[in-house]
Amino acid sequence: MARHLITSAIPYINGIKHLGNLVGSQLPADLFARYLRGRGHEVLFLCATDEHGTPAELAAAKAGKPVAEYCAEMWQVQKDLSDGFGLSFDHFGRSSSPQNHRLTQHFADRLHAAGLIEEVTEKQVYSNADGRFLPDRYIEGTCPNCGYEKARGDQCENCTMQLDPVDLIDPRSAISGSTDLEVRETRHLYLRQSQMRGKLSDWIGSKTDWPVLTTSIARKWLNDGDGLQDRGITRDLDWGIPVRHEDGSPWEGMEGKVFYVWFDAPIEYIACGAEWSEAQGLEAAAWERWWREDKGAGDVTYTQFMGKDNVPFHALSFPATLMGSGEPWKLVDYIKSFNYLNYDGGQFSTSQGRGVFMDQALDILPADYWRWWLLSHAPENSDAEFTWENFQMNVNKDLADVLGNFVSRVTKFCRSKYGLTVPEGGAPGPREEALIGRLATRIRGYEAHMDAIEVRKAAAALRAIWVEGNEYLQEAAPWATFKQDPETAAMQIRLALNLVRLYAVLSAPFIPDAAAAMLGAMNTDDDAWPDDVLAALSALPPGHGFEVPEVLFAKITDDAREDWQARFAGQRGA
RNA sequence: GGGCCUGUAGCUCAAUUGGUCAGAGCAGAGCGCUCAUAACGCUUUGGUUGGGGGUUCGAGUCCCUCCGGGCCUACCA
Repeated sequence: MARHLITSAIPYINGIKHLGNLVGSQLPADLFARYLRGRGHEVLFLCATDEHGTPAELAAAKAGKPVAEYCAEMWQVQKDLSDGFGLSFDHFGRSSSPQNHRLTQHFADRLHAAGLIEEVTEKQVYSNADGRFLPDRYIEGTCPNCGYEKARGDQCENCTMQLDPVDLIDPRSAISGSTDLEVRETRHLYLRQSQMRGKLSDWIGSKTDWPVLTTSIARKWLNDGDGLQDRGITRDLDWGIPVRHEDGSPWEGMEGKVFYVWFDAPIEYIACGAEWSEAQGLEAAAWERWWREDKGAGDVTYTQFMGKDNVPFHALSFPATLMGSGEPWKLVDYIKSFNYLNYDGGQFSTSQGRGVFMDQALDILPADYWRWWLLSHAPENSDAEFTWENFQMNVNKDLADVLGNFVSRVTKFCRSKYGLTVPEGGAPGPREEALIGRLATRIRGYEAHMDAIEVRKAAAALRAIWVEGNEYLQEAAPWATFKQDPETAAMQIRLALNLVRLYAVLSAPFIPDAAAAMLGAMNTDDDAWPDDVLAALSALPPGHGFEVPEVLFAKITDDAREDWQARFAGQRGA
């Protein structure tokens, strides 16, 4: 039994996430967590909402609510959707939690003491009408290069030229449209990441088993141009973690400022552990044994899941924070990063409301349908594509025909010939031995893919295990056997009923609700992992009662598919 | 502009890291079965591996080049 700490990239508080966000971090993280728990390991699986930053303030303003209230409401919305998708977080926290305030201020103090924080005076654009400093991309104007009128302050999306806000002709606030802008001086804290370049480079260099996507992005940041750059970790905003010392005393010159969201967001992974232990009524030692090498985390394996856009912060900035503190914090052991899922020929887009969002997905189909399709098409090696036709065909074939129908034919056949108990009699022969041998090989292969977090390969391996059941039934043909030799047919169907339980256990990480329904129908709570396949296939003894379950997976009809296709083609309704 | 990823059968993806006739699933075709959600099983048709050149006994895999797709490029998160 090993100990596994798992975190999923924390979703931004602003709005409901789409299926691309889901499959890029939370869903595969949940798959891994459920699998490891199923194998009997000790798992702490954490996620939270990322609540600070300019977009949260603007969204709250748009909703006409105080930002704290807005975030609290949106946290509940996201929590409910997480539950709806069966995401099995041990705790779903908030980056605005008191625990994160304390820890973020703690890390800033430690980094300061280590000489890794410096004060920098810089010039930023201030909007008098909006009453706030504007991040570069919240400033719009005419591109000096190509004349495009809606160029952003960081880059012109028409000619792709890198810009500085002061380059723009007729600059205006992207929030209010106001042209009453001025350049003001402001002081900020910078994390001297450049000082840690060698240490980070050695550390990344030691991670030879990480996905190319992860290490190549990290190396690029380490080595490009002048190398890793220092990074501002504070902002002039109202909503966030105040720049103060851990003991509450003011940080001279930083009054009224907050920490930058990308400084405090990863620290929430740790704070979320603290939230978890408090929620459980446990002492601090409970979370520290996951996060502190000197307090029991020495044997913890820590795996992070995220989309590729998050890699620099997890592979460099956060480790710089942890290492720079001089304290023995647990560093990530494996970063699993994902590419993007596209929607029907283009990108999912939160701002344009394009694609299927988590709430809509659950409105039209059970979570397991989405979980299965998304995981079996996870964008591991390159961007993947969602189309309704592909979704319909795959789900119908894999879930309804291969798995669902197997459960249905086995349970109904048994009910009609032997009644609703596992039949007795008969003895396994060479055919059953061969089946068990094949299953054992396939199950070990499935485990290998899951251990390596090869999500798509694991899904294919699982499906092949399901297919074995149908092949066996076809060959054994208990409906024919029954006429000459009802004892042997009883053995065959007893085996098949045990396969239903076995499939429930193996499939639970992918399709937890259906797995639970299968175990329920088999009238058992024995969900032990089949380390010994032979033994696992006699878990349900003769005489054990069972039920014929409701249809596990109703098929998606052409009409429904066409309806959804049309409904989600345009913009998301207000 | 720079960096990285990617292009394999109609579709979604493999290919033990340079080693037998490039493999699966779906879709298509044929046959079988009838327990089952018109489901299942078996057989089978599809590929000059984006184009061109090179290295090698041997290239989907390595190098060059051209074409296409995508991501990142540090003050969105």
